[in-house]
Amino acid sequence: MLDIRWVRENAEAVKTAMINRNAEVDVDAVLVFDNRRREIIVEVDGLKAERNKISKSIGLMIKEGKDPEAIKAQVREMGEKIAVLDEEQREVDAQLRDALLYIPNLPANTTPVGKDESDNPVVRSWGEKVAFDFEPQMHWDLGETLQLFDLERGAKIAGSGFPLFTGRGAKLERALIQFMLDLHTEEHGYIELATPFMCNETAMTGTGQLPKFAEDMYTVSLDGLYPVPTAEVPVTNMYGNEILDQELPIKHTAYTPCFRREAGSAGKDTRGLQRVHQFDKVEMVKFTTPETSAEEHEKLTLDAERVLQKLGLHYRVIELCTGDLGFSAAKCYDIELWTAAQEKWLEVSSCSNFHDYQARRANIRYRNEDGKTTFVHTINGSGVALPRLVIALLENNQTADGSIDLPEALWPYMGGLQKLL
RNA sequence: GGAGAGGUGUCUGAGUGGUUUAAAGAGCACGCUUGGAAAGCGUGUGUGUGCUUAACGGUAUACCGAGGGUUCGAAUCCCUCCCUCUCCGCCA
Repeated sequence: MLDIRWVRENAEAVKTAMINRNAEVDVDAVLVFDNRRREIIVEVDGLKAERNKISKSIGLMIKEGKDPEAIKAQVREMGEKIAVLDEEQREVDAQLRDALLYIPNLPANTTPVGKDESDNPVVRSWGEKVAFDFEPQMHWDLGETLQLFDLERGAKIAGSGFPLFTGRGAKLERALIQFMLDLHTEEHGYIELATPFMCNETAMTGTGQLPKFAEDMYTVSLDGLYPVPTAEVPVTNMYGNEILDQELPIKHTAYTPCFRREAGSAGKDTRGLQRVHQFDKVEMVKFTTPETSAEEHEKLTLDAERVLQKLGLHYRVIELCTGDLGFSAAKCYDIELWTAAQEKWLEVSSCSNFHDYQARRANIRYRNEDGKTTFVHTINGSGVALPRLVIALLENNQTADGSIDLPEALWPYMGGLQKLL
């Protein structure tokens, strides 16, 4: 959520930012709500001040044995006026908040201006494309042949997009999760969390999934809960409505399954494990001061990259331009893995700096050096998402005989297994 | 799921309709005192919003789990909900 005072004073800058984002936002409507809200407050607070004063004098009159009935009538009238204004303020507050919740974050001034994904610059890349001296197989064929997953039976249980991993495939999932959690906790200084896999509406609103993207979420309507679309939601919101007294940055990592309806993307790149409704992911989340968030964002991105480096997978980092930036993000790097059989880049991580946008929605603050309560900056990134990581491992590490060479970093996690065959 | 007890500031904890402007204590900060420290003494010690100010601030209002209601006036009375604890039931 944007700071309404800032919007009030920088309406033109907000409008420009929204144009750069290709976002249709009625900034003027927000300003109208804001004006009306302040008008009401001036009037109603004045009335309340008067009422408080008179009410107190009624107490004194009763003590002195005087009859307060005449004054009571007068205050009652005032109370009716206050009730009307209170009600209107509630309405305007709700309208203003709702309008603000639908305004995306302002892009950081370092975020490149651009129209869509074709304007996203490549920041850097690591490793090289694998060259085969045989015809490489697609991961969906490798997976079925090696009995790592059984997508048909997964679909039988829950529907397409709900992968069923089997045998060594299931173990590979578990190994990758453990490998990543160990890396982030032991070498990158993150504190591990095991969170609820469902969140309520407040939490989903805090990080920006709601209200705008309700149709992307699964719902458990009987209980008002949402299966988490990312660990970002529980981890960020765990500090909601708090003034943090720990030293910043706070760094957390957590594994959760992620549930996404993927509404509107039916049929797009869905073969195999490329786009699924349920997937495993290890997430990193940081809470920082405004001064250090840019630096911590860069570091977090490098932490995600180390996962891929240790696994020896060729990747590139691109920076999202204003037109492609996610709703809540001010700045974002995507990390994409090269898949050697399909010969395309697959996004496995999205590392975003949200500035104080989520902190304002979720009300997460700290005391700065002057002792003033200030919104923290939140940063998060996948470190990393599993199914596409598995795709790259299968396609890139396959050999002529159809087996898969496992990277050395995974051997201990696979019980010493070095090869899937 | 049933029955009961609770939820007050950083913490402990008083407060069942009217100077409560939320007592008191602890903690914390600052000051005095001291060779230095402790003790002692003194002062201060939340959050949001509005108005005002160049700023420090000032001022009004709201906040005692959340949201409604009754009343001239609510931490206090009423309603709904949430959470915690104890016991029972069910259960991995």
